Amino acid sequence: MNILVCDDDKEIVDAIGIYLENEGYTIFKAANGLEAIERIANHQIHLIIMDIMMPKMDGIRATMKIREENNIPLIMLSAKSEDYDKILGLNIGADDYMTKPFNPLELIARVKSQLRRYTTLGSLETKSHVYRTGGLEIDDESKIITVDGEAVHLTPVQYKILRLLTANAGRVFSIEEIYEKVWHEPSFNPENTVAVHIRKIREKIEINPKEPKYLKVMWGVGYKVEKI
Amino acid sequence: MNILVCDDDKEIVDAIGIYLENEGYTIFKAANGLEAIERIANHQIHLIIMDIMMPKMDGIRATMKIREENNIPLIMLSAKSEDYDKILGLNIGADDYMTKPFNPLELIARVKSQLRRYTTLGSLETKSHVYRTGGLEIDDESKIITVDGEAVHLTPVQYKILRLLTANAGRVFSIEEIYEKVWHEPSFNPENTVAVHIRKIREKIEINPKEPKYLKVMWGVGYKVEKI
DNA sequence: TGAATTTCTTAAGAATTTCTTAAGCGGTTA
DNA sequence: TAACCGCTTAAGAAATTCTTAAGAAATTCA
Repeated sequence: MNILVCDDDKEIVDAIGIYLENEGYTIFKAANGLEAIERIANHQIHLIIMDIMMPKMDGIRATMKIREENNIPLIMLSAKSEDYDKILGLNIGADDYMTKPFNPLELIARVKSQLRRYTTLGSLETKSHVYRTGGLEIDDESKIITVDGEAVHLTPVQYKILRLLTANAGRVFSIEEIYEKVWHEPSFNPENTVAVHIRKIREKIEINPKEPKYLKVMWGVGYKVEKI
Repeated sequence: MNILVCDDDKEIVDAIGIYLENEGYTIFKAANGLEAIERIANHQIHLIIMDIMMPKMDGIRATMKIREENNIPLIMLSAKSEDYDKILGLNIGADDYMTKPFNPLELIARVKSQLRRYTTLGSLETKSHVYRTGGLEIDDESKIITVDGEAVHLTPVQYKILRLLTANAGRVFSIEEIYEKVWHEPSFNPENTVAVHIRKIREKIEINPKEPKYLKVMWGVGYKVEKI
């Protein structure tokens, strides 16, 4: 089981890491939300323990990003007790919360409790990684996209954009929003980078790109994938 | 039948070894989880008796690694009674548990009971050691790889990479993920070690390495073996 | 120990993807 | 209808990622 520990305080990260390694988990580390998201992209992470107060990208924002992109790991947020109310009542999609400083035994108990959901005889419970709308289907495990059963090859950026829109089919995303969610840069560029990618995606998934069936524009608002 | 006994206490290992050798089993020994994983890689082990408390890599972590990599031996975990609750409740994929110190007769009885699965040939309990996709077949027991019935020789690293990808055919693994799963190092190297091995594997299993049928690249994402 | 094999590093260049630019088109509004 | 703004489209430059070969380093085997 792979656990990502994310905190800007390196000592805390190391300490938690040691406790959990002793329990047999493999530990990955990150110092802020951005790094966390990067780790998730390249590693199979089963659970994240993340502080809410961090530079660059805090744990709350990171959690929302991860959830919005429909990434699957379990997320446990941690906060100093005085910041605890920040996460209470705020439904951001975390699986558990705990206050710092925490008792190592409690931490381990909670981690195990969370991971128990996943484990069925040692193997990972197979969550579905498939998003579908109409004849468009995205398999997030094999990274294969099919339109009416026919496989279509998308580049990584194209894939991420279409995945975002399809996983949230029906919802409109502004160009800036798409940029942020895909590039993980809080900045937004005024160029038409996104538009070009949209074009390319349409070229590949639409029968007639001029009259898109799936990837629609909402004039002056953004793009969406039709919920069918 | 080959049994691996894994405990950091050499006396215990030797004692168990003698009991089991008297029963006609062949004994392999290891002092910690890392050594155990190494033995499994190089020998055909049918059953492992492993302590949970060990230096370097404990039995819980070792069990999870072994299971995560789809290795097949039966695993019996042992623990001092005061550590017993560590393994209870945690469903990590072991086949049996027992507390130390154990009664030799009970140990032997349990070992026989576990191994009975293996000996009843043809029964549904015989675990498959074969991964297949299209004409590519990996027999994990004999470590023989065949392409369209023709045997192919791979080096250990090449074998492990191809086995990982084939056992999870269809799933894409990033280069970092492959590195971690094969080298068992949470580190990640920026060199193209993995890429070179991929090349060599293709050279051996593909008819035309330039247009691989099995081992495909997913640009900017990683590699996978096609599920056929 | 020496030879053979395996693994890792390096680096050049091939292939692919991504971004920028710019021109054209369509919808919207005054 | 004209002018504007936002979307579409194409083409090429820039950046990134992968492939491949060759040799050094490490390991294994006889």
